[in-house]
Amino acid sequence: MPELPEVESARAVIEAGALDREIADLDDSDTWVCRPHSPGEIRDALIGRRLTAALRRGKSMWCETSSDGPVLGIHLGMSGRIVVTDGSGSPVEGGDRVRGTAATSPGRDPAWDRFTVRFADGGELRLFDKRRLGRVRLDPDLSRLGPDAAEVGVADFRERVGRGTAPVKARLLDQSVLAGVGNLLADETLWQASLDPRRRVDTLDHDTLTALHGALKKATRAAIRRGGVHTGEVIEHRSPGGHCPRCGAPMQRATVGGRTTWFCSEEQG
DNA sequence: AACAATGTTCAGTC
DNA sequence: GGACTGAACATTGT
Repeated sequence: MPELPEVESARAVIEAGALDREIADLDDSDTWVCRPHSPGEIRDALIGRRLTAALRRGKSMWCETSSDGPVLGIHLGMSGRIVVTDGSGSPVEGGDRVRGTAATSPGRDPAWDRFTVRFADGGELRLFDKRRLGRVRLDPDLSRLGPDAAEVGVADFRERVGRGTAPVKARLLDQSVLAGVGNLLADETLWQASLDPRRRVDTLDHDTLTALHGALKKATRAAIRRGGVHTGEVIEHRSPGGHCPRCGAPMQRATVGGRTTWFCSEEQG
């Protein structure tokens, strides 16, 4: 489920529960998730240190470590979640507003823990990820990320999103343009702005881009506040037979920017 | 069985 | 080189 709002919640969980605890052991044996590191490389670099800060930009997050240690980069991929437990094994719910995490439910399979940091007090920080597209690495390269979608200013937004000829949705999904917008947040934002996802950005005027910026900010903040992108107004109507919750017209499906896209056949035409 | 899935990356084509 | 598209990646769920 991770788009910017979910990653922000995960970051908050780490910040609330995983900082300043001595790292006693670490499981980095999943060579796919931890590529290009070899097994033990991350462990050797972090044992004895502490995480000192949890930061985020777009869907990427990272932790600074004590004693000038390396940065620990974590990306949740398509299905990753962060679980932090205290010394007694109880999950830390520092993320507050986020509800119902499959990662902490009784039925979770430990085989889906792809990366685990064990603290000296017995608690853990785990990356739980069924689909295994999440990623952990030391000193990640974040240089190609655009500004965070929740922070970008309107002038910067217009300049970046309005450049080029791609469909507007593809532009919103490009992490080097803006960092943090995923498939659902893009659909929600474009629906809120009543914009056709297929519309080329070079046909958008100044005011339309300004309005789109406002819709993105609003949709992103609402998703963080309400606990995830799936709480967007149009999201539950993204299915065959779905109707626009505003005007009742049928929702239409297309592929834009390589992703399944749903939009109102009337208002976003 | 076939296909889609909330993400990123890389090869290939203008 | 830049911009853009589509397939591949690993795995699960429908």
